[in-house]
Amino acid sequence: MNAAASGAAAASGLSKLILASTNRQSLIRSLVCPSIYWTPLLVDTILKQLWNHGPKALQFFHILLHHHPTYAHSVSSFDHAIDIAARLRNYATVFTLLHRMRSLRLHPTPKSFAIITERYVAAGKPDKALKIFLSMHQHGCFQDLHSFNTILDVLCKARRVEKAWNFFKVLRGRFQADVISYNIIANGWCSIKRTNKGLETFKEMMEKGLSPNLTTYNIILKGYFRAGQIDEGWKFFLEMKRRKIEFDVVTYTTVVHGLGVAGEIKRAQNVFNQMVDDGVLPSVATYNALIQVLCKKDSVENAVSVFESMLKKGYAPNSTTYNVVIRGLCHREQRERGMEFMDRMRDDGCGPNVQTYNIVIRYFCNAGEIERGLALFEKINSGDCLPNLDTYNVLISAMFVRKRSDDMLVAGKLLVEMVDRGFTPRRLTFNRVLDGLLLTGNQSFAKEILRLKSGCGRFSRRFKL
DNA sequence: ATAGGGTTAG
Repeated sequence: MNAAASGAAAASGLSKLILASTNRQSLIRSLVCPSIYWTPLLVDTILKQLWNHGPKALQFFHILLHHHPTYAHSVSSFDHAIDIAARLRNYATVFTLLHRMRSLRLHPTPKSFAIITERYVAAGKPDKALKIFLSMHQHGCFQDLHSFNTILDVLCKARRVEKAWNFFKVLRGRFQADVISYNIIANGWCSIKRTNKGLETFKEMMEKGLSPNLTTYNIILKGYFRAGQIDEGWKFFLEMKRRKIEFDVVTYTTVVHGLGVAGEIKRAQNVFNQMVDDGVLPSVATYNALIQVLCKKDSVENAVSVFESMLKKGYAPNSTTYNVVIRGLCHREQRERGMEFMDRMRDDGCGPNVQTYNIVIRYFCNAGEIERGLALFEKINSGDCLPNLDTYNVLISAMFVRKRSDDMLVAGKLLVEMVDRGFTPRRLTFNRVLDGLLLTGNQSFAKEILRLKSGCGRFSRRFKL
């Protein structure tokens, strides 16, 4: 075993220990044991593995922070902990950690602020994010064009493009906005299918004397395809060629995917073949795009044969490749064959990951094979991943297919477990489970769920540490 | 972790 693999194995063992512990004092004793050689890499790996169990991840971080006699956390571990606390909307802990960093003379980085602002935007508080950005310097971190671009991108990725655009207009002079700033805004408009606003941004950037680069063109190209403007996209692609703009693998992948999604499989395949002739090699992402569109608009058999041919050419599929194929198979009622690909994934050393499980669980449950879905759910923990919010939502919904009393109890148990792990179920989910339990005569469990629901309200602080 | 290309189903 190489160093990285043995490191990951050590991390998995420790993650399982942390997950299994029920007693804080004995966990402290285990973790400060002198035979464990703590390194920032080991801590970061464990924090990532515990990502979908936020409270446990933070408990682990705090134990090392407060109880280990010699080990000192790195900046990157602090960033992970801040990310997890912010995702739990435990902002008090976020600021405690920021202050702790400063008192340890570890300066919060622009990345720390990228994380915090991203979480605020995700929680529906974009103005709070902007305020934090504007006060970064008070936390010992300077604002520059870099961090300005980051906050613009955070807003755009969360579809708050209008807000990003307004903020941009006010401050673009002060930060001397560059091509990247304009690309971020143009991509933001395109991502919400407002291609015209993307084009306006593109023109405005040129009026300001900035030259578009290949990324700019790829953004506009993708914008056309994403908005279903296939003809315009194709024309733009030809116009790029006419102007002797050198395509890269992203350009071709965009067109293969765009044409394929529109059902133009033949043309997509032609572009795929053309790129090699043009001296641009497809990447794994290009293959993923082609395989996906073949699954959706052609036949899963053709998709599988492209998958096998990429292996023959020496490409190493990633978990996305496998997930695309597995989804395609499940979609055509070939779930068992999908499971075989899941085994291949395991042998290949790339997963299955939580997304893979979510795909197969969803398809088994939708086909009425609830027990199979539950069995797969139990298997997640045997690997290195933990169920995420989607997993719980899929499974809880599946419990309502048969309306059995036992299923309602399972739904309730899943709901309790997800809250325990730091996820916030939607109100609708709570109400469905409550109704289900009441209708099947599980009054006392329903009462428990009701208490849980009121504890998940907007102003409660469940994870105060 | 300053920008662009592959993963969902509704």
